[in-house]
Amino acid sequence: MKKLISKSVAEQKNIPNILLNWYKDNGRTLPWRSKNEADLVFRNNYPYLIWVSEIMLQQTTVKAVIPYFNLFIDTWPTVFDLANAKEEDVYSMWAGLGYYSRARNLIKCARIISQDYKGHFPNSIGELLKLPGIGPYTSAAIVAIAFDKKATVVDANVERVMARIFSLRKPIIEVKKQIYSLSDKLTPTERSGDYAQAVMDLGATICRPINPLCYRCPLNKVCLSRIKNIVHLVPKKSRRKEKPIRYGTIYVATQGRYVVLVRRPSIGLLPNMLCPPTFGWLDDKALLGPPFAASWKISSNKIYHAFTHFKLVLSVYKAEISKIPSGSEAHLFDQNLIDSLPGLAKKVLTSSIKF
DNA sequence: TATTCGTGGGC
DNA sequence: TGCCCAAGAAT
Repeated sequence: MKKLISKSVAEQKNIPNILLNWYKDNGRTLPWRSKNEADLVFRNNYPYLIWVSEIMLQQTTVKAVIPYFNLFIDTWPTVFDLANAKEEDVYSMWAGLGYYSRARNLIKCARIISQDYKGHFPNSIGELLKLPGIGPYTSAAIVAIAFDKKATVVDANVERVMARIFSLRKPIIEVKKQIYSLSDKLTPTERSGDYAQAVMDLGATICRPINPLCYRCPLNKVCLSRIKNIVHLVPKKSRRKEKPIRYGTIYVATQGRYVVLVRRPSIGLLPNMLCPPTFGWLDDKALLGPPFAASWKISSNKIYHAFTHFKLVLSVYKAEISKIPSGSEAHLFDQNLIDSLPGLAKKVLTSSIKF
């Protein structure tokens, strides 16, 4: 077995080239990759496009991101446009993508870049890490992809691919440093951005978490997990904690085609997002019951919603009101509004309001 | 270091 | 159907 590993280690030098060649023919066509080197205006704006795409892609699937990215860039083509955007418009645009603090940090960061950096993103990891919403992965991705400088980009795809190539049979959490080191050694000095995207594309399309397509993998002669036939065991999955169930109440007040919504606090769950008033499932201690007096009637249908770390069961109270209470905002309930709501609010309203 | 942050697709 | 997972960061 030692001989087998040694042979593969010797061949590792070819891994970057194998991946770059594979990427040339098999990389995905994505909106933020339609790079036109000859277009100076585009190239100047390229870090902005990469930054927006990378923030959107955090913990989110490429398929979900694409329509958001296209609409976002159409609306705010440069970092200056975003810096001058109305915050509520950005939150509406982000609705449905999840992890809404990303939208808040995106605005913050755009304003810093616009004002302190004259619209130019820094090209070093150290400077990028100072910016809100940009951490170890995203800083490296921007340096490598947007500026074509050497940076070691490690995301969940890279971790899985490395763990499999080198047959690391422990939970990822226990081998993170080792994976970073291996990945750093494999990352080429030239084209490290293409290399990073090659690994991520491989992870997303071939070296998938479940049912990997090893027979199509360009590394299947080198991959130690494949050679040992233990790909399905790598990386080792750690047991997930059971999700607790939380119970709460949500209040849907309508006046004709209008519905009462509140904008949630800027910290906590669904920050800055529009939602019907809720009670009892978070730190909504300011609201100890119905948001205002009305002839509330409980709905026979409960709303079930699974967040990342808990399950939510909501009782829905409905009321038709004759006058919008002071301090409340009424919104025309149309498709435009539905599109600007987080998934939970969308689920509650579309199931409880029928026209 | 461990938790808190969404959502939709796929099996 | 319920559970797993996705180009992680902030606290």
